[in-house]
Amino acid sequence: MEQLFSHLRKYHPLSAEAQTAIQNCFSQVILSKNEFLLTEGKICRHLYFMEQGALRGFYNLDGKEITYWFAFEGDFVTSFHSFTTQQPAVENIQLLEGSVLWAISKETLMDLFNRFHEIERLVRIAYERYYVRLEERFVNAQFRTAAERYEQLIQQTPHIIERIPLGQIASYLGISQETLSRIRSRL
Amino acid sequence: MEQLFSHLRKYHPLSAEAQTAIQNCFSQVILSKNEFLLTEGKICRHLYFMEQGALRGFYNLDGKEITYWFAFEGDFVTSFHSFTTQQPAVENIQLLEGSVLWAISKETLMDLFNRFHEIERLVRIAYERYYVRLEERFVNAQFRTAAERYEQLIQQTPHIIERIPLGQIASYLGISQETLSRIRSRL
DNA sequence: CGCCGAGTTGAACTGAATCAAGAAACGTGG
DNA sequence: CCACGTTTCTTGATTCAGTTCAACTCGGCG
Repeated sequence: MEQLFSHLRKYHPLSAEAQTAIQNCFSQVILSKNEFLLTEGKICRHLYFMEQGALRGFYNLDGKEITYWFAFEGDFVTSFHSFTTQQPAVENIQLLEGSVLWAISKETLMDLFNRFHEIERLVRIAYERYYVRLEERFVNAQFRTAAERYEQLIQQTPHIIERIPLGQIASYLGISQETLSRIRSRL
Repeated sequence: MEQLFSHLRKYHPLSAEAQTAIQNCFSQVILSKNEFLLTEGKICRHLYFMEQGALRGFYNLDGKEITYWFAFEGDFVTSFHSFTTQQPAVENIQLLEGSVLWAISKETLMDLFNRFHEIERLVRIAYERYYVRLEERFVNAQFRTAAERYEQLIQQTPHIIERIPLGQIASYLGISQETLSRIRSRL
């Protein structure tokens, strides 16, 4: 649990009372490789925090699995669209390694927001960071070549390359596995 | 000013006190076509709300202007990256029509957050909506063809097609103007 | 009238996808 | 500890969507 707090503090400091409340509201979830945290069509009712492990979000397009994000230690995890709107998810979230997560339901989180302005602030700040990251990924997807995106991946998130199979990395970069293999052989 | 409130209420209801505070903290800005709200290298110190008009965010890549978003009536406007981190902006924000905006500085907004939990909540909710939109755009950019993206643009944001020159729409969709022209002639 | 920006059209080119085959690595049970 | 199937990765040949460069059309407007 201390891991969770040390990550949360990176966004915004928390009072002892807020920490106690968080402690009482998150519950631990342990899952093994290949299990699903969420499947498409279901409503995502929880926000998770990853203490240990790895997972991916993907959806099906023309019979192919499109992996479009990964999460590792220290990341928040949820289907953002489904969690915030409470509409059915279009994507799946699947464990890539045996993992330890902390879960909180939407209602409990809203309750925490009502009781602690500072917790809602922390989440507001977290949103800002995640938004900026997504914006950067969007710009890369739309305006950079496959090779440029791969090189940026190596520099910014090398752990992805070490822990994730090539096919899923290719999908994440929006290119075919064959193309990624060729890009790699050229370096 | 009532326009501003009616848009803000779509995110979250506001008490009379909060509304009064907002009224005192936003100031009107009137700009004409082609003027700049922000240029690259500058730190974006304000959040804007567009009451009337249109503008675009773009940045320079290899000597070309890449337009990557538009704003119209009812939109929040800022360089998200620069405003939240207070780092120099990499993009420019330019008026496409004569426009009426409301501006608030970062410090004043933070002060409002401290005084009114409900205003920070409103912004938290606004972030959620903008995040979901960006996520959708990202998925389109990475995994859909040019024609698919254009068709989606027609359906979801037809006002863009009506008010924006073709070259900028093409840029927004991540394709060349020639390709967009051809796609269009096929419909 | 002639210029100018905005949009169109054509031809050649290219980055990346697809299809197909094979090689390497991996893990599981006998 | 080896054999087998499965998954992961590589390589080659072909195809295709979209780019680039270039020329041309069209509608305003000074």
